[in-house]
Amino acid sequence: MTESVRLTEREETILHAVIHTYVTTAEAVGSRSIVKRYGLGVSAATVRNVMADLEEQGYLEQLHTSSGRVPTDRGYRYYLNHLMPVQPPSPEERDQIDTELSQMVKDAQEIIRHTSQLLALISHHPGIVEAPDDTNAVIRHVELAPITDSRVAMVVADNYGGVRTMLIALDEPLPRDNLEKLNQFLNEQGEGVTFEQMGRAISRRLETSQDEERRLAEAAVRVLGLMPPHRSAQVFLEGTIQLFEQPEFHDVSKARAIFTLLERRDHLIELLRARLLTDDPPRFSVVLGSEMEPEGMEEISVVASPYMVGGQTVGILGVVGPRRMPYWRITPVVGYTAGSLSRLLTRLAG
Amino acid sequence: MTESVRLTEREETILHAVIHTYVTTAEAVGSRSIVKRYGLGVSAATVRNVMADLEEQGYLEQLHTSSGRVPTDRGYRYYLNHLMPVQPPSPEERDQIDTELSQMVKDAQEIIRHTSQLLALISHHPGIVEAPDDTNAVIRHVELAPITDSRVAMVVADNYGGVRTMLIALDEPLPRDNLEKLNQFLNEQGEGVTFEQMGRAISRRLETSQDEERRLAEAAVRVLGLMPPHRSAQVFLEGTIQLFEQPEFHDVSKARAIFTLLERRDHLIELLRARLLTDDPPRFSVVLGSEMEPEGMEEISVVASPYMVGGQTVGILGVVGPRRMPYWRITPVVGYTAGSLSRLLTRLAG
DNA sequence: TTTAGCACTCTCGGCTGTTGAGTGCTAACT
DNA sequence: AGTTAGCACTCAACAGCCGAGAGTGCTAAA
Repeated sequence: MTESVRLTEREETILHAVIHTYVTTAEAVGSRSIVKRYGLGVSAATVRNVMADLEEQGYLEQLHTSSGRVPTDRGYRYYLNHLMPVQPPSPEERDQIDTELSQMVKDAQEIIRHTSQLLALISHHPGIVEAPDDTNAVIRHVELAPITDSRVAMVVADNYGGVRTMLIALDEPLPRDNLEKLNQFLNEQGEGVTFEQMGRAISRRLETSQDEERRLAEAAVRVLGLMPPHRSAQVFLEGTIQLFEQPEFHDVSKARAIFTLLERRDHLIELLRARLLTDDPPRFSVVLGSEMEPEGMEEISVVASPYMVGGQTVGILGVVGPRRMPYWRITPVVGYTAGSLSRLLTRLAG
Repeated sequence: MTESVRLTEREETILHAVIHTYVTTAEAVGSRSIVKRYGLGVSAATVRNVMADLEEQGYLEQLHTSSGRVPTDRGYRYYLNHLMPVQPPSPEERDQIDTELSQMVKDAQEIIRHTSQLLALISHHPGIVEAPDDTNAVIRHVELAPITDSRVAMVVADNYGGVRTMLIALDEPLPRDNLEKLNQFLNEQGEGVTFEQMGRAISRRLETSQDEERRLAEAAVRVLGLMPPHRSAQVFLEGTIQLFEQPEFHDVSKARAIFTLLERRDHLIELLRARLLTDDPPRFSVVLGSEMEPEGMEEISVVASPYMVGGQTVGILGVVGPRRMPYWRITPVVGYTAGSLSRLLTRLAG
């Protein structure tokens, strides 16, 4: 996508300086302020010339004649690819991540939710975490538990350490030993296959079984179909208030636009999947809004990383914010959190 | 709280008119606009006199000398108590509620979540729903289901139609028949008591049992203690974007304040509980922000109603918005939704 | 190639005058 | 008595104007 042309050393230094000050101050940066702040051995006029060059090449832009420069997406992209220092999170951040994660309740769903809060807390931007993707989750165990005479709970455990339960309503009571039989059958079919495969297996069985047992199996298929739940319920997005801190969203119409965008969090995750998971292996990445398919997200950008259970990629997590984000700080945090979450979930799944 | 003094008929008419136009236009209303819109057989000057009276009595206020009047909280309160027409939701709204509710998945948790979305959809304001309160939920059935050798899922069904599952990790495998035994024991203890009572029952048993079985029971207590989960996870608040539509929140600092407020949704529900559930029977109510304990919510108000399962109040649902809300439209919707949800959950709980 | 100097541009904040909606008061009217 | 028309007055909102400040591009000298 972006050509791999390298800029001259001076151009790089100045691009870096512009991005750094713009990200920290949120104001268009002028030549004078750069020489003041970074005092590279040249004058403001020289810096001006270089900046003009960078603008010509599309790395910077001016909001109006005679005001400071602001990085373009291309500028950010260059920074991300070539200029950003590669570093671990600060000890304090690492500490915070470790302690928060270690004291989490032992339930996959809750861990996911808290991780998004954790990301928000540390990055000061909204955190987003997608729960493990069910479509290729493998069923570890199925259990039908009688609740009342006319209700049975179906408990399904998957290989990600997640457990889901749904109620099945029966038209009439089912004898206990019939239930046992079906239970056994389900586990024969169910272990080690995906939800979908299991649904098909039960359907086949339906053709030969009869009566009450049949009705239960029918219900089981129906429930199984429902289970890999609506993705929107499975994406946790916390800390959206943090966006109000950013001056770019002090304009209400902008704020509103971004909140609308974030409300479709399943959609956002879908876009990230397209970016992250098509590579092999899936990898860490920063996605600028303008690089995403549908228009309208120019203002935002996402630092995202896949996370894994037992060596297999199962979901995505990240931090959402304005384009003007301190990537050098957020990037390490997201990477480290992804690693820690992967370890935690793997341990949990046993 | 509010004295039951009745205003004169003309005062009531004019108060009603002011509130109605203010709610619809969001702008301070003047005497002329009222006579134009409602043409009661008097002149603007007369209306002015009455409005001055109403202001003196605290039902209206002026933002600055010589601009239209705006209702005060006292004015709204009077309107709610005496002036608001009592009416059912419109047929379209009723229809929408019925169809949306009827096609919901048969899972208590999901129903609750969708109900908050439904409220937001119909009222055009954020909808809030508190999941059934677990503290006095009664356990219907407990089932320990083996997942792997070292993991057991504990499934608990309550009398509200809710089913919760949590994983228990074992230090070492537990023989299947031991599990059966414990299962049976749990159900003897567990049926018809609250979570807390059950926890105590198991603890007692612990003293006499030994070895593996003991460890499992210990774990069960631990899990049971965790189960009535963090309230914040149990309050669903959807459609917050809708607030951006309201002109009062076009000011970023106001918008931010209210979003911060809503982020603590567990807290908000707690305040509503204090208002709604102390009455006996708990009843439908509109709560103005200024009537709530801690300062800071003057800008908002909530139309809320308890809902029930099997005749017992189990939770609260409602609509959150600016003080300037079309109560005459929202109130019936909330009431009707509460009724429908109650019926649905009762049916589900069987 | 770099730098100093300078004229120029554009935003932003403050100030001013105007407009319009709406009020309160008074005097006449029913 | 209560109601209404008339009128002077108030105040927010808006537009226009000005000056300050930050920053630029260009040119000519180092």
